[in-house]
Amino acid sequence: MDEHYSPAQVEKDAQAYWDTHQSFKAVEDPKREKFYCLSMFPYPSGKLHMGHVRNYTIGDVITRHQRMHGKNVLQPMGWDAFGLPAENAAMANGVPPAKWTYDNIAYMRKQLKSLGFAIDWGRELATCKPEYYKWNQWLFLRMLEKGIAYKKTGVVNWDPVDQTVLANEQVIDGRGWRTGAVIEKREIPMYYLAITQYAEELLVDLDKLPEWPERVRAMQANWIGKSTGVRFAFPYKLDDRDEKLWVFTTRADTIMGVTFCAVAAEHPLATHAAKNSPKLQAFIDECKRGTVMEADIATMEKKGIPAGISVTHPLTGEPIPVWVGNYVLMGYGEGAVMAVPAHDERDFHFAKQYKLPIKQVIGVEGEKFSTDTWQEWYADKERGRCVRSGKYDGLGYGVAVDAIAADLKAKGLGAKQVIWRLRDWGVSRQRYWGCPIPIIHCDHCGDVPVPDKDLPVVLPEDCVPDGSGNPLTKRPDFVNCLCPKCGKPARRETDTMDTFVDSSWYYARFCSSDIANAMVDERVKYWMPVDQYIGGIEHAILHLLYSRFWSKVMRDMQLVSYDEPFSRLLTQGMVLNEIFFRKPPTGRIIYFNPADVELKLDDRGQRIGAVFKSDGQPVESGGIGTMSKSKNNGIDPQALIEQYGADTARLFTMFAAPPEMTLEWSDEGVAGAYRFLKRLWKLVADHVSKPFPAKCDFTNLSPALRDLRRQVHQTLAKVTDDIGRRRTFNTAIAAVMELANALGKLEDGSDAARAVRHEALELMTLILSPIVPHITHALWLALGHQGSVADRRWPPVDTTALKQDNLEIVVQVNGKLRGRVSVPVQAADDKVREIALADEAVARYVTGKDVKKVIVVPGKLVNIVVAG
RNA sequence: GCGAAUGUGGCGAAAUUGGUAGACGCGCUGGAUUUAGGUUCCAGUGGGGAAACCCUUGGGAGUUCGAGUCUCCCCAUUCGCACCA
Repeated sequence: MDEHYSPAQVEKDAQAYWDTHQSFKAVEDPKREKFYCLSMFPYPSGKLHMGHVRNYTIGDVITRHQRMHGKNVLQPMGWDAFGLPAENAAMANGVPPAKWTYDNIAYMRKQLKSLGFAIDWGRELATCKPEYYKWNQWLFLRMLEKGIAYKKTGVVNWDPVDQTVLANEQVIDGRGWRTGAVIEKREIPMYYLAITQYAEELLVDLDKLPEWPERVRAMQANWIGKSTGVRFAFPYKLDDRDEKLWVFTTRADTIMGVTFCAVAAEHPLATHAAKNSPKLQAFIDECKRGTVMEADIATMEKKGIPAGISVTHPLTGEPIPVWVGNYVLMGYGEGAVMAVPAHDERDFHFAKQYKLPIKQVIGVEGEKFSTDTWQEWYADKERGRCVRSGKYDGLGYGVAVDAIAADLKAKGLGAKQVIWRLRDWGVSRQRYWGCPIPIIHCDHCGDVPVPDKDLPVVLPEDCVPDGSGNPLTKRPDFVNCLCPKCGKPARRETDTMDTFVDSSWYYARFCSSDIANAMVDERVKYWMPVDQYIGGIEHAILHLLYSRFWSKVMRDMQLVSYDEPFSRLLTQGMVLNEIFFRKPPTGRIIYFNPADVELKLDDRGQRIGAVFKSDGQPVESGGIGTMSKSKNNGIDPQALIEQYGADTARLFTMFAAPPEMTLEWSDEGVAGAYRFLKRLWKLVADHVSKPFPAKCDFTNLSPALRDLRRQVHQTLAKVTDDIGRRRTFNTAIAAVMELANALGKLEDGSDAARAVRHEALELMTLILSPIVPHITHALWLALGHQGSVADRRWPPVDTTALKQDNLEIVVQVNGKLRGRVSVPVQAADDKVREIALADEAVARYVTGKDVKKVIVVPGKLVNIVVAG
């Protein structure tokens, strides 16, 4: 065995072995228990980033660990290959998105292979291939037939200069990212998927996912947002016709406190009122130009203007003025709200700003209402009781809502209703690099679905977007077609599907990615659902919710039989790195890559400054942030693999933080991981440089060797639990490092010691193999074995090795640590108490004092409570 | 703004069920060996104190024999908010 660890050679050898033996090819076998381990597939953006390395290493550790437990494991890989960045690259470089995407896939596939992941590459797929997206189109048509897919207008960002629709991401401070033109909102026809039809099931079935992180389930539940309230109307007259202004509220108990109503700029009432008011029209136009993003709406200044119209309060009959407000959205609820300034914080501030009346109708015992400042209790549902509300006085929230809803119902002006925060999923994108929506527009027949036999509608791969609209519209060979119904010339739909469609069912396709005549086949029954899904926390809501929805639609079409696609979910944290910059007096901030920055430390290791290596001049620190191009703080995994090898990259990312937490990059930490692998290599090399020890009777070891052997099996037990149950890879690695330190200190050269060391090294090699598969592949061979460590079974704990005669017990006096005593394992509590009280160090704190109580925690500690 | 999370030495972190705070790693200090240097090995390393001992888990209160862990209030940071993926 070579004395020096050479990762490049070691990794090449291990990968060659796995390749020639097809070690990770997954074959359905009903006799074996399956385990489907899936990491979220990457967008082929160019090269791997650290987030990918982290994601796929976590998946690979779980995959290899499950394999060693005898499971039939499937770990596939594919490409989420449609999307906006390919079009941006096309604009920048003049390369068609297809070529850019395929080149990136080729490069990134090579990178993934160099990291040694136990992937079944035979099932690889890319969502931009017609054989994949054909089934997006096919299922979309089935949804259309069932009324799950439908057409209505939706609002988009319109760049008036480029004459194109922009993604939210391409709108910066209300302006187009390329043109700088002020963005307008524009309403266009779009296709929607009725995810709200599944809202109840998507909410209730969260209970079927106990192995999902609590926080993700909470976020999904909030997103779906079930609320029960009252939908009711304010009647009014319009040109002598009787009309109704409908609103929805969860606080019907405050209805007697309504002092005005507010409607969205797009509301018909606003449109009507603006006919005679240029000022109102101007305000409406301003609102219509504004943002469509919820976060902006929530934080922007609330503005309003009176519509000059009044409606009638449905219970009191009083006239209620109507305002047009920029914070009311047409897309939510009814596009109109009742305003109760006394009991809604937003209404309160709006009323103060525009000097509108504030009328208290809820009171809390002992609290005094004042219109000067908002107080939390004004909106308190639990403690509040109706006041100044006539017949409702004294009623609490639930009772009041029921009584008021009943009265509104009697007048035919409203009823209780459940509403959802969840909105239907708009899937139309006015973009080229996506899956074409299979619809043909005919002047005679309207919107005609493409017949199944004509699927897929193939996207031409040679377009080069230039930023002005969708290039598909300029492709007569794509657009011009014949109507499938009447045969007359017609136009093909040029919108493509949201890329979330592609990622909503790829996990099912991996089970049978080779078939051409169906979306999925019977193999999904064997592999699905995914046993372990791993991906970024940033996908906690949208991707996971859409995938759950899509699964339920496929189930209702009898394509699959599972209710939920992902049994267990691990959401990995982001990879962060420090941000360095200089801010010139004029011009833009310049960011420096941390690899090019040198830190200045004082002699205690405390940071005193940082300089750019090339010029030695200081740079400022902008704190820690997610690795991103814009902040130039990314680390290229490729450079890391070339310098230290894949195992070091894998070891560091698993060791630096638990998987669900953010991970801060550290070059020194990487070097530390490499050091450990070198030490491990040397431990084995030194050991195998002498003849292997003969079989040894472990029941008759010296106390020191017994202790060491106990530590070996304690470590095995801990690592088994940390990887298999807790998924805390960092503590598993720390435990093995501790063991390696103990082993390094063992200088005993006896036969027994060499036998203990041999067992320890074998076990360490086995249990580290999921994390660092290449080096352990080589060490396993060096330790005298054949074949691959990856194919070995996980070792069992020798429980006899764990036995000990005495335990160390901590002794506290009044909760403070005062001593340690050794007690026999089987000692009763009384005996432990006696030994503790007799201890010299403890006696100093107890003698002459009144012992009030002694608490004995078996196997752990004794706490002596004394007076004074 | 709403929703979700996080906060522990100089740094990344550990403490799994309310029971020894700081495992493991990095950095730093001193020493040894080797080298042109990176390397490797040994010892030390939360703060204060001569010591006994005291203090210490973002801040403040509380429950408990005992709180990093539970409860309440406050502060800071990060993620998501529907056309980035």
